[in-house]
Amino acid sequence: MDKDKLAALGGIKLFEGLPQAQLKSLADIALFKRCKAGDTLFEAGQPGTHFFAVVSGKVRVYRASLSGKEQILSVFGAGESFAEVPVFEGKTYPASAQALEDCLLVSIPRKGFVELLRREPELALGVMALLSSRLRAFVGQIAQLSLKEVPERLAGYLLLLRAAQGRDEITLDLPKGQIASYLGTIPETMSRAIKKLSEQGLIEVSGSQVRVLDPEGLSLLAESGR
Amino acid sequence: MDKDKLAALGGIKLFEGLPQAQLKSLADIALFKRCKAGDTLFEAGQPGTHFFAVVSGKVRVYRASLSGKEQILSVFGAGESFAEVPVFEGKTYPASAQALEDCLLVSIPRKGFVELLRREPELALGVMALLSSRLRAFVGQIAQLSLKEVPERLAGYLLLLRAAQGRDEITLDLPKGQIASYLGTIPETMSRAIKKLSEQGLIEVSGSQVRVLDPEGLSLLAESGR
DNA sequence: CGGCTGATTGAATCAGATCAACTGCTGTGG
DNA sequence: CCACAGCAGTTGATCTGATTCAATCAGCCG
Repeated sequence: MDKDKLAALGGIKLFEGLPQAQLKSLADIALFKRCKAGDTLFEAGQPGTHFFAVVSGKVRVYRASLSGKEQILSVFGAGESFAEVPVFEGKTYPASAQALEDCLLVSIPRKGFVELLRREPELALGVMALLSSRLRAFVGQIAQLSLKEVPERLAGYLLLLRAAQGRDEITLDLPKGQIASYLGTIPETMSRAIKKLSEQGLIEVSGSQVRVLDPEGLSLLAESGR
Repeated sequence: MDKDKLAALGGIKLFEGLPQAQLKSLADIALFKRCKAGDTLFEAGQPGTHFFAVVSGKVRVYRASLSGKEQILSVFGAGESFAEVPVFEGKTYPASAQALEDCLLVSIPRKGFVELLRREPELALGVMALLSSRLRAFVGQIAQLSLKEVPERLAGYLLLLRAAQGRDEITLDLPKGQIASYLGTIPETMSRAIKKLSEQGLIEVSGSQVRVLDPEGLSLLAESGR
């Protein structure tokens, strides 16, 4: 059982390069958490006592409005960790988290982790780098939301996927409705944006398969700040 | 001169509680930077070699679109530090920064600071807390932008100011046009939003003086997710 | 074969951006 | 001391991208 935890923790990017001894001490305080697609892990405003790492499956972090609209902040897959913020502030979760698929997670309590950080400056630097990259991502997301229209945001998203998957034949990593929520819009508008890009000959879509026909054009569109 | 730097660094929140010796070693590598209102400190995309702390004056951090619209991400005043992100990633500044008033800043080079962090776990924890609180703020900003309309965002902003200033008679900390840019809109729309809140009897505005007449109502509006 | 969920399409509506004009204030120069 | 340039802010008229509401369609699982 502890062997499993050790293996699971070793697969988390944040803990790469951590000496075996420290990994063990993490394994002592970490807990496995299994959940099914659709399960809510925590909600915005709840006191944040643990942070999480994804061993397998996919989790979305989002904020919801009273009227039901949701804005996805990020989606995390195997090897990634999330909900670090309350660890360092000892306050509430700033957003909600829900499993998109059946997941195996490890949860790590705030307190023990902070102690480990005190002893391991390299891990601390890793955490700072992680938080920084997340800040950078949010800056980009804020700029997209306020400076660009939906087709432009979609173009940017597709280019990101293309870069991640390394070819022009992309598989959408999320259902379209979820992508809409990530782009700050709704499925109907997203659908029309796809149509628009298709009509302009920039992409070709069939189901969750997208072929990028004109990367240049896409990126031109994505940059175009209104 | 080094006395000055020491005093300046001592006034930065992030460095509170840092032992005198470490503060000295910071002072050795820190540089004063003076700038006039309107000066650009750095632009999004430039390689980020230093981060900054505000001794006096005010700085805005923002992203601009090609067409000229700007989205303010944050405004920093005396005692606050900014542009930490590239320190831990060694990449570019994710946004631009410009002095809103005449400023005295200290700039601290990436390299020396990282070394100090290795030796000072408490400082490292302080940095992580700072980055976390900034993440929390961005999460809120993203949610506001995508989930709420302009009058609601304005209501939220005013409540924030009210809390910060501790009374119902608020002084706007920025020119209205800048507030518009922070709220992700333009001066015209901002002006109409003010009018709307006034007509609803929630606030009373004259110049940069705002009186909050109905905090309850304001907060009801601010929460209302569309 | 239903029945569900996700996706698409169409029509109507709306919030916010845009464009243009005007106000009022401040500071500068004749 | 007054005139006027210049900028921030306001107001009105119009336009447009996005949401809303409603209906339909496609795929998938029981």
